[in-house]
Amino acid sequence: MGRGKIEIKRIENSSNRQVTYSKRRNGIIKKAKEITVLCDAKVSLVVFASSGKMHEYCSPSTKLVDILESYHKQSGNRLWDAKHENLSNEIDGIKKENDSMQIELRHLKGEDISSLNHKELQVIEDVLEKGQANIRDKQDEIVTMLRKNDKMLEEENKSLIFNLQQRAEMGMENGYQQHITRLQDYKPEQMPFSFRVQPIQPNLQYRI
Amino acid sequence: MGRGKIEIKRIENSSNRQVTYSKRRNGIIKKAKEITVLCDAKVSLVVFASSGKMHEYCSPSTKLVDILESYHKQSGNRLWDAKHENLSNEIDGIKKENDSMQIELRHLKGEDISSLNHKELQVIEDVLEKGQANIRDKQDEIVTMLRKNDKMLEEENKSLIFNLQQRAEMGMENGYQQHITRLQDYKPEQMPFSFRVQPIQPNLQYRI
DNA sequence: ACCTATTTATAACC
DNA sequence: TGGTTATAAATAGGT
Repeated sequence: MGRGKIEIKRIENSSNRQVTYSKRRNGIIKKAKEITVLCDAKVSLVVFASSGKMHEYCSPSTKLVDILESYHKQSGNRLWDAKHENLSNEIDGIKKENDSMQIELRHLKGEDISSLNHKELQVIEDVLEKGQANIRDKQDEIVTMLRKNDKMLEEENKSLIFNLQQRAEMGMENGYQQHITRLQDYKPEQMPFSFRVQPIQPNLQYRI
Repeated sequence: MGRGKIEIKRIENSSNRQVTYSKRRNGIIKKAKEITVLCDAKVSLVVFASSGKMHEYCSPSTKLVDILESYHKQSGNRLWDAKHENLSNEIDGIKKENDSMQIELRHLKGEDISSLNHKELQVIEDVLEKGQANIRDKQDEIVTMLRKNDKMLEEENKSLIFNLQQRAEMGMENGYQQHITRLQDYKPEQMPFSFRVQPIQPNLQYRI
């Protein structure tokens, strides 16, 4: 019904599809309302666009739950039980997974191993060995990083001190009064502002 | 739409109402099918006549339960009773537990550790160390047990041999023909039945 | 159930 | 989205 007849098959043009969807959706909802009033029927209508957006109509003075409840009673399909069963199964599955992980964890921690035989113990030992190796590597990496940072900071320090010494000497030459002989003795907060130097950002991507 | 226009209000004539109901119900279901195909939407439609009779339509390859599930998610309405909510909560809880165990397992195996700091790594290392110690103890225990069993078996062997030698000698004294000089040379299956001795049961509670 | 005059829904266009 | 219009589709009332 419209300017032209259309085949009932998926509308390929996405924007046309969207337009048709919203018009027809309104149409269906209108019809649902009408049948409710004309024939005092109860209607529950839930529509999802392909986008996932949802619209619903439910006959007035009725709750969807009630309609579904009636549906449940009449259809003989045990909606709720089925759903219930699904959830129970899911729980069982996860619990199983959980248990096996728990056992594995215990074994790795050396607990509950009295029933294991030599071969099984060997497997666990290998895993532990490998884990330990990995951890050690990571630790080494961190230490290396720390040493590197340390070195950089030290060198930066040296250059800062040198820089400050020079400024101090220049200050003296220009007749500034000299209150402190060795600039190294300042704590950073006490350092006169004009002497502060923006430090090089050390590589601190690793949290220590 | 028809020979005459009608007001949208309850049709008082009961048989008219019944006729209109069934015509319009079909109409709506047809429209539901069409929108499903044209716009690939998902539709769930449940209609009850005032008589209580029910009809439904649900888009193909979709189960009403799934639609209701989505409805539940989007509407926030509490379609599901307390039981389901409990189950859902339980699932969430177990899943959480699951995830944390999975993480711990990975860490123990030295996986996904790049974001860990020194202290965290240290903790893992300690756990691995302890696990390894436990496993080693167990292995030692097994070896000790094996040695013990070994010893017992050896001694049992000796006593069996001694026993057999004596019997053999007694046999010869009693005029038996002597076919085999050294009884040790028999394999157990070949051993003449009268010479077999029930062995002492060694302590074999440990599977090897 | 079927028929058909009429109303309604809506496809194509802005 | 929202409005218009020519046309397809739905259906009221009759059989």
